[in-house]
Order: sequence, then C-alpha cells, then structure tokens
Amino acid sequence: MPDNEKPTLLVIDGHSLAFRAFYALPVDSFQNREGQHTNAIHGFIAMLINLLANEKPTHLAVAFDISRYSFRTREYPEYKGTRGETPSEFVGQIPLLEEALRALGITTVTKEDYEADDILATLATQGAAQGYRVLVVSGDRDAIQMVNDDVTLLYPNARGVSELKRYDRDAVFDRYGIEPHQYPDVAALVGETSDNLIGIDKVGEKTAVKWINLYGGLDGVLAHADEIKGVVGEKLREQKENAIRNRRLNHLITDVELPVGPADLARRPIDETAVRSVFDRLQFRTLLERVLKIAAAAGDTLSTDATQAIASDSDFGIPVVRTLVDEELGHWLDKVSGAGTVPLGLQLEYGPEGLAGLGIASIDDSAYVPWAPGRPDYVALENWLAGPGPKYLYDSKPAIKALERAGLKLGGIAFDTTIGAWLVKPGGHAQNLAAQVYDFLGDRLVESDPNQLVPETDAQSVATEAWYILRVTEYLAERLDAGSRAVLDEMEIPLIPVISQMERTGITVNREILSRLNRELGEKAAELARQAYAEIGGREINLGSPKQLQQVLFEDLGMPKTRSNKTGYSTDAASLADLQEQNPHPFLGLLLQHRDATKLRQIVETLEKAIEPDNRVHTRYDQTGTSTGRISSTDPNLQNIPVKTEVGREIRSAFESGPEFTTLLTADYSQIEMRIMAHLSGDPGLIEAFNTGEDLHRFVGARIFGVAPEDVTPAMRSKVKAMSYGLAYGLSAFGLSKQLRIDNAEAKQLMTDYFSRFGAVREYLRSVVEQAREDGYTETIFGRRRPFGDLKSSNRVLRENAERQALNAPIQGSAADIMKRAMLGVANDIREGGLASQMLLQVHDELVFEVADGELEALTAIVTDRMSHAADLRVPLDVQVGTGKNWDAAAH
DNA sequence: GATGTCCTAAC
DNA sequence: AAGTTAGGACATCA
Repeated sequence: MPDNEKPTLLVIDGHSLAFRAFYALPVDSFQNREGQHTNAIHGFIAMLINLLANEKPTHLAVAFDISRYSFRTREYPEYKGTRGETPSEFVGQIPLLEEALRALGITTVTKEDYEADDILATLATQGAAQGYRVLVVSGDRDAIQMVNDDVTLLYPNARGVSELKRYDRDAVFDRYGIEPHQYPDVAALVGETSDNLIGIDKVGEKTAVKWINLYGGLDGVLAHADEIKGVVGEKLREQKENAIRNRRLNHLITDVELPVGPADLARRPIDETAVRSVFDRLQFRTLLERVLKIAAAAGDTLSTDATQAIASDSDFGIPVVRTLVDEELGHWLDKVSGAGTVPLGLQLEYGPEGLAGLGIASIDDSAYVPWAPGRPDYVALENWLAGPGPKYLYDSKPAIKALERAGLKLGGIAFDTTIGAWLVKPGGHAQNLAAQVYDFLGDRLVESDPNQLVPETDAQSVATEAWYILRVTEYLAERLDAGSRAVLDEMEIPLIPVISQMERTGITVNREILSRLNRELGEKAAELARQAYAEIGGREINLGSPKQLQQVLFEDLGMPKTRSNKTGYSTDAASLADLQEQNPHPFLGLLLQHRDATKLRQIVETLEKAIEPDNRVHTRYDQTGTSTGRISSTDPNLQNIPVKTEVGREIRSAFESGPEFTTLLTADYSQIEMRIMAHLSGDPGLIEAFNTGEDLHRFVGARIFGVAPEDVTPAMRSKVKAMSYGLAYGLSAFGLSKQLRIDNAEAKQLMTDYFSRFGAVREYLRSVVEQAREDGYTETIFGRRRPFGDLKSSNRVLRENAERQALNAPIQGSAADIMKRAMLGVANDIREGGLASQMLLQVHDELVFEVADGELEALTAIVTDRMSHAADLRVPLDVQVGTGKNWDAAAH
C-alpha cells in the first residue's frame, strides 16, 4: 500500500508533552477562576489540535506514566533520581488533561510498572506491523530508537510544544550519524543526565558515534574494548558496566501487554456536552470553539473529506481573508460592523511608503483592504475608521500616526492589546503581536522577516492578524478586573490620542544654544582632563573607564577601598566624595568635574541630533513602559533633562516656544507624593501640614525638632526633607544615614522622632505591604493594580525588595493616575475651548505647554483647574504655574 | 554585533 | 541597605 493511503496512527507521550507545555507557557497567564493552573493543559490541547489538522491521524492514543516508579527504578533505584520535585503548579493538571482527552474521545493508555515510552514503543511496533503509518510524539530522546521506515518521531524543540521536529530515518541520520536503532547504544556510552544514567567518562556523542560506526554496535565496542587506545580506552574498560546497565535501561519494551491495540484507537466523535463542561471549567473559550469546529467538520464519522476540511483554516476559526475595495468594501464593512456597533479587529500593513493596507476582522469574517492613496472609493472605510465604531488594535499609537500620514483619522479605539496586556501584567516586557498570540492563545503567528528578501514562509495577512487581535482582546478582557477595566477605558485608552498628539507636536529647541554649550563643555572637559592627567603623573588614562580608574585610584595612588561591585571597587560620585574626605587628592575633584562636563556634553549632543527639520524635538512616550503607571520617554528621553545645576538650566533654556506662539507655560504639582501619602494614611499631622499652607518641610521640621517653624534651620529642613521622601521608597535608617552623611544612631533617632509625630504614616506603610501580601497585588486610588509575587518569598533579599516596591507602588502610581486624569481634562478643555495652545511635554509631575497669542489667561485657568481637581483628596492639590520664553525661564 | 556592567540624568 | 525610569561608554564574548 502506498504510504499516503495507509491509515495514520498517532501516539503521544502525555506526561512529557504536558511538561514541555508547562514550561513553554507562562504559568501566571493560565489560571481558571478557582486558581487552578491550566497552562500545561492549554498548551497540550493547542498542540493536539494542530496535530489533528496537520497529520490527520485516523487512529490516536495518549499514553501516561502511572507514577515515577517502574520496572526500571526497581532495577536501578537511582533511575531518574536527579529529577527534582514536580512544580506545584503542574500538579493537578494531569488528571484534568486526562478528563479533557476523554471528553474529546481520545483513548488514554497507562500500564502499571511501565513508562509511557514503552507503551508508545509497543503500539508503534504493532502499528507498523499492521500497515499503519505511525507518528510518535515524545519529548524523550530514547524515543529515537522507535524510528524506522514506518515510524516517525515528532520531537518538541527548545521553544516548547508548538514546533515539533520531524525525525524520520534520514533526519536521525543527519542529526546523529547513525541508524535510529543504534541510538540507545550511543546513549548508553554517553549517558543521559536527565535519567541519571552516567556514561563513560570522556566519551561524548562524537566518540560514541565513531565507535558505533566502527564496531557496528555497543556489543562490538565492548568486544573490542582492549583495542581502544588512550585514556578513553582505559575509561571504557573501567566503566563498561555503566554502559551495559544504561543499555539495559534505555531499551524500550515493544511487547507490553496492553488492553488496546492500534485498531481500537480509531478516532471517535467527541462528547460535546462533556467537552463544554470540562473546557468551561478550564475557561478555555477559544480552544472550545476550535474543538467544536473540528467536531462539526468531522461529523460523527471521520471520512477523508472531513479530515481534509479540518486542515483548512476556516475550520479552526481563522476566517478566510477576502480582499475588498470600492462599494463591495462599504457593504461588507456595514454588515460585519453591524453599522458600527460590533467591534472589529484592525491591523495595518506598512510598506516603504507608509500605510500599504488594512486588515479588518470580525470573529468569523476578515478582509484585507489594499491602500492606494487618493482613490475616491474609500469613503465608507474612512467613515468607519474616523467614526465611533469600536475597534480593537495592537499598539494603536503608531497606527494613529500612520493613518494620519495617509490622511485618515482613527476614532473609536475600544481596546489596545498592548495596553491591556500591560494592565494585566505591568512588569512584563513589551511584546509583539506574535508573542501575545503565542503566550495568550498558544498559536503561532508567522512574522515577516524584513531581512529576508525571499521569505521562507509567508507571513499571514494583516486581516488574520486583526482576527487574532480580537481573540487576544477576548483573552485579556477576561483577565481585567472592574477597576483595571475602568483604568483602561477611562484613562489609558482616551490618553492614547492625547499622547500621540504631543509626540507629533514636539517642542522647539534652539540649535545655536546647544552647539555653543557643546563647544564650551567640550573645551572644559578637555581642560579638566589635562589637569587630571597632570595629577597622576601624566598618564593619559581613559577617565570614562571604571576599570582604568580603579587601577589609578586603588593601585597606583593606594587610596582606601570603596564599596565593591562586580568588577572591583566603585568609582561612583558618592564613593569619590567619601574618598575625598578620607584621602583628599586633587585628582578626585577634577575627575568629578570632568564627569559632569562630559555627561552634560553628551546630553547636549543627543538633543542636537534629535532636532528635526521643523526645529523641534519629538520624543516618544511609552505608555506601557513602567510597572507603576507612569509613562516613560525615549528617543530622546525628555524626562531627564538636567535642572539642578547651572549648566543644566542652560540646557533647559534651549527649549523654547515655537515661532507661532508667545511663551511656554509650565505647571507642576508640588509634593504630590507626600500629599498622596497624607491622603492614604489619613495622618492628622501631615494633613494639617498641607492645609495650613506652611512650607511642608518647615512644618514637619518644627514638629520633629520641637521648635517654632521660623526656627527650623536649613540643616534641619534638609534632614526632614530627605526623611519624608525616603518614606515612600521604604528607606531604612541605614539608607538615611548614608544619604544625609550622618551616623546611624542619629538617623535612627530622626526616624523615631518622625514616626512619634506622624505615626499614621508608619501604620499605613505597614498595612499596604500586609494587604499586598494577602491580595498578591497593590492598588492605586483609581484602581490600577500591580501584582507582587515575592512578598511571600523565603528569600529575604527578594522579599524585602518586593516590600519596598509594594509600599511605593500605590503612591507613585496614584500620582501617575492623577497626572493622567489632569492631562485628559486639559486636552479636553483645550479642544472644546478651541484653543490653539498645545500640550508639549509631561515630566511625571510637570506639564509643559506652548501658549498661543492671547490665550495665556484661558490656558492658565484650564491647567490650574484640571490639575488641582484631578482627584479629590483629603488635602488640596497644589499646582505651580510659570511662564517664560523658554523652559528654564518658565520654571519658578 | 550583542550583552552585561557601571555610572548618571530626571521625578 | 532607596522607589520609577532611559541611555551612553566601556568591557567582553561570539
């Protein structure tokens, strides 16, 4: 019988594949409502569905180990002894997986005293003899020995279970240089760490394969052991018992007595009620759809036609992509969007000229729209895009910009999977769509590789990606609690166009000021370097190299050692200041000044390069860049422009209002984090401090040192200020003493005095951590969550780090929330008021605006009102406004 | 060229 | 042993 007419028997090592899936999918993302982890089950079922589609097996079984004990452990108790405890999150998934497989009509096979691989080997042997094409799926390398002309092994690669490497005879030979049946001989000589089988010392794969090919097999090798020269020969003779034992244990049994044979494994219809019940319990909505579609396609009997149908995309939920233009597009859009009421996925395609096409998808239909600029027939599309019809996107900010460049407006953003994923897991790293699809749904999305001129595999259409965006949205929506959902809908999504606009607007930067500073700082740095070299005997070391500095400071000049880091001793500013005190040397001061000058020069240079032809710098804000809710700024980062030093302020003076505008306006919150602390802790003293209008640190200093406010000295004030700010960071007495350069006892006393006057603060900070330990997350005033896993860690460093992060998160995060609400309010009022003034920058607690002629008063009113009323706290939100021609002058 | 370490700028 | 970031220079490894 030709191979393609043979029935196909597919046998799977259930335990090993589930275990691979467990490590391939993030355990935290797959939990049902009872907290049962489901990632291994999800990965396994997703793999199974793909196998059914691709391999179209007519017969099917999954084998499981009953326990970790078998005839092998009786023979050799150390067998697999290196394997640690099964992770607790994996426990419990196997019985559920078996239950799911039962519901799917798939036979599971176990056999007391044998391992799953023995069952596979037995079924494979029987199947091959009975005229089946056999496919074995196992993550155990010993399974290679089963491969022959009728049996192929599918082996999961390092990336998990979604890619299975096909090992037929040729592939085994290519990889190992031996016939499959010789593999156990090689493994016996080399050993197998994961099974705790120790091989022959000094014998690796290369040597073993060479010997096997030379002597025909392990028996031959052992028979000729005396002829093998050198140390390896000796080792072989000494340790041949190891190889003999290994060979006995890695031999798979091919005649296990089983209750079923290949013919009993014909695929059966699924039990829909049972599948619904199991999948519902596991909360596998999308997998359920796919499984039910298989069932629908297959009917009750599995004809060849049915298996063909299973392989086509539409049967797995991915709708066929149609390409639409003109009036056909209009009709289709109207139909699938329910006249703008049904959410659709939207994904753009980019070409060298920007926008090249659009993918649009509903849950069961999708379309690709080629974009040809200037065509008149896109009215329906333009209306839908600009209108309120809900749209789900992956990373919508670049999409807004690309559409804008193509002359299209985008409205109705109802979900952004980048932001959604970030709200679910704010610490997670930004992912691309393919990673989201894989992590959340377990499907592989082919990414187009821009470096490949002729791609090996075609990426799928953006229409299919749009469909996946819908699916990812479903997944994420289920995982957002009501509070997080409100943050998404009312804060983050509305903020996207606001931030996008700020990026597009940019801020005017004076190139002349920067190039002058660049020149001056360059000269200054060179001069400082000259002087520094003179102080160390004229050696022109690289002052920017910590390594060379260590040599000079601690070896050549013999200075006392500073705190150590991974490469030696620290040369950071604090350490150098310490050194200067203990061991004054002119080199130290010059080095610090040189660092300062070169750092500032580098900033100036970066800024200069970032000025675009419109004389403006356009930073990019990352709305998902932090764990706390702040936004971050990149390319260039405009949130860390110097301000503390004179030169720093000169740099700020290069940021100006544009030619069409009269001035810059800055508005910042004063002590917003301390105000949030006062609000959240309810501390009467702190609340009073903010309500009296007295300078905060003076007020607090007066209380702590028991003097009148006017008698608080600058030294007292700075100590109190450091203490107050340190609180929100989880500062310790040790840290405070370091910071203030005072001794530990004084720092301790300061903290004691502080808490004796402001006790509710300490109580609040303690309770935040306690609550977070209980809940597993912290929450801001507006319901933004940040999860913490390490609060229960037995590792003290991890736990204490998490504690400080947990007590800081609600404070920093609430401040971020308040600023975001203020930005939304201001943007709204600027729009509604028809003002030409624009919002340019956000620096965490500060906003920078460009004021149009005659709008100063109106803008000041809007900004002050919206910022001070962005939250209703137990203390007022104080907003400081300043104006000036440049950023420095506008500061106050 | 990619990656890790050190250092420093901001809030 | 003080929270949140971005980023450049240097050193090292492939």
